[in-house]
Amino acid sequence: MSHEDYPTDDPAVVTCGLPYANGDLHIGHLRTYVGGDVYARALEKLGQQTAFVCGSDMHGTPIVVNAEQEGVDPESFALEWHEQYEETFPKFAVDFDNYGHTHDETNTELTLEFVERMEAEGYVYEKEIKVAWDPEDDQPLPDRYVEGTCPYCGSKARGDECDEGCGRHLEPGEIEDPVSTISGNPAEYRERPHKFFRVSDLSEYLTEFLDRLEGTANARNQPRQWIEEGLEDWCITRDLDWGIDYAGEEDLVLYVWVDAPIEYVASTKQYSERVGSDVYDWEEAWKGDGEIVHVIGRDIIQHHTIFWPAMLHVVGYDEPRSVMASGFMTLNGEGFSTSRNRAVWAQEYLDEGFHEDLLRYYLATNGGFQQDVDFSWQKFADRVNGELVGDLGNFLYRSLLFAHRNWEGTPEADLSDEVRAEIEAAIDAFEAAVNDYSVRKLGDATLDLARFGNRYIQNNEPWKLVDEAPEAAAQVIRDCVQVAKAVAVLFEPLAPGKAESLWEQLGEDGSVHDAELDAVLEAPPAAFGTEPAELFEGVEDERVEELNEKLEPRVQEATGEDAASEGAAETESEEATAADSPDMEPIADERLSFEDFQDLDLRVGRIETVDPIEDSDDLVRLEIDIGAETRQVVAGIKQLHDLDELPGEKVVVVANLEKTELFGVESNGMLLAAGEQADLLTTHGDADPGEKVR
RNA sequence: AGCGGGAUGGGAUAGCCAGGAGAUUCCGCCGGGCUCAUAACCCGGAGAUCGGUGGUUCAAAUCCACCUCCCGCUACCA
Repeated sequence: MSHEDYPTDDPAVVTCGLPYANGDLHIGHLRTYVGGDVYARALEKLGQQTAFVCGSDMHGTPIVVNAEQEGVDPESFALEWHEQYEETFPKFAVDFDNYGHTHDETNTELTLEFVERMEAEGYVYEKEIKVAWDPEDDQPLPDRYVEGTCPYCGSKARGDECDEGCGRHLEPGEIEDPVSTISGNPAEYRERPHKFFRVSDLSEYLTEFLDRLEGTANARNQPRQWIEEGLEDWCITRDLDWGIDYAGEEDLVLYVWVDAPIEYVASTKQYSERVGSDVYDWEEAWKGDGEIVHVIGRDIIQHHTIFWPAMLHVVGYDEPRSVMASGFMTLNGEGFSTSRNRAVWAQEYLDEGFHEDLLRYYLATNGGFQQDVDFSWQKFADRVNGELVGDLGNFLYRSLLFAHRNWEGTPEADLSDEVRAEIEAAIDAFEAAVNDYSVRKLGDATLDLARFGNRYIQNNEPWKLVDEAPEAAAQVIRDCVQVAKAVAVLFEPLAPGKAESLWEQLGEDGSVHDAELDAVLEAPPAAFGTEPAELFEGVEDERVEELNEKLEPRVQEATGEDAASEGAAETESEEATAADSPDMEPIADERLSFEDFQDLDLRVGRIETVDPIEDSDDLVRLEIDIGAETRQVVAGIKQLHDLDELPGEKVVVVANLEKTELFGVESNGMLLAAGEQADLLTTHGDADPGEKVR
């Protein structure tokens, strides 16, 4: 790896995070793949030798569980999704040089080599750990399907990750009070021997690595905190049948996050073997001085900036030069949800008949790569109509049509200096974008050039010149054709299909995919290939309405469902999900006897004084007059109310609650309040302090 | 409280890492032009205390400190 500007003399590898083979792809997923594809194509435009590789992630517990539910074996289950992905990506012009999967021979072999090497270097050791066990089936319970209490923050958590609490990764056996989410039975702990990767030894290396790492800022910053907190050794085996067997250990398979990133290498190797190492040498890329660029979603930053470089380092491979971590996508402002069908599916987009390049453009340029990006059909239409149709398409069409009508192709003239300079500036912007890891700027470079084109043709008015001064008109249009050619090459990474059409219109030989930046300023052919035609079609308002009408019911339904089951894991039953809803708690089924209710001594009180408790964010100490006496009560309302306005306010107090101490302050009673905003319960009329509430 | 991401004309965004011209672009608005072009294009205009307060500097949207608010996960919500 180097830190020289691209292009370098070394082979580059661009990878995309492996799609997990257990569900349909939606356009949110596509953001990463389009981003990677655009970037890889852009590198090639610079003349950088590049392999763009990926593969399906086939292993792991969710696949086992889902396969079981469908009554098929995990392999065929995962393979089915794998094949679907393999077919889907090309439909969006995401054109991997190799697309493998983690269960294939290449990956299996390489993974075993990696682990062997890690063992040989002394970075793997065995340790007995507690594993959750389903006593009924006498089977180990996968971490993902164990629920319990996080040992760090005490909140409810999943076995492999404190998903609702502190977000920490949990090692097997760490979780407290484990319960199987599959059977609902309490799980036992059993001692099992497992393999650990001594990541804790590598914090110094990883810190330095992060200092060197290029790409998006979130990928550099997020893992720092982790290292500072102290890295734990990483359990790299699981009690499972499905996966890559751990050599010499019958019961163990490797944890998916070991073999998954190795697929990047395996896939590169497959590519290399297919085209020949004289064309692309995977060993030079991975063990020599390759430029490794990982394009991922921001949810898997840790794996790519801690575990993966740690593995690479230990086995003596190159470290990644860059990690580009994309933000998520939202749909009309809310998150995508696969399980609730709140999504625009990849296939659905295609079924609507839109060209893949329109979505590619939207995904790649609608905001910074690490920024979350919202999708709506309206925004989609706006950008297509305004930028692709109005600026880019319109410029190309008006220029080429004019050329075609008057000169039947490119008029004879030399490229003017003004336009040459403008095109050169666009090339510079393109190169800068690549070195900035910004696919957005890549799009801007082309659009800016097209906008220049529109200005240029407008200001020079060749339609007026063509009769009076045909030479001058020829000059203008000759320049415009060159700009069109530049657009074809520069826009190819974002819109490969449209760029190719344009290339054909211009009468160029070969494919625009093979054209590099140095072709941009070469003279275009005198004769056009095909008659100029509009490159982009607008999206009508009615069409947007129609699309929204299809989408909205689903979004609404999903949002409604969410309100009733937010925070619930996808696999949980309806019953379980309803129970812990924060938005709309279900009414309790269990009935209270009147006697029990009578036990509650509720009184009207009047707030006398309010003092914030120092060092506490929420707690305040209140003096409340409840008729017979004045009580000191502690309540968590500091941020929710204007404390100065509270004295004099009437409230309802639970008078016979046991005393407790909060933040060192005694609380003798409880203030009743509604909801998250602690809306204080008060009286409608003029009840006096001390009146009993019943 | 913690972590991450944000706060830039009516809306949406860029610029911030590597501090310096009139703060970018798109949509919308107002006025004009053009008629080669897909009611597209071009020109002009209104509209921003660049979240706040301090600091560093000749110079701050940009760097530093503190703070406020918003989003996501979560807390001391008796």
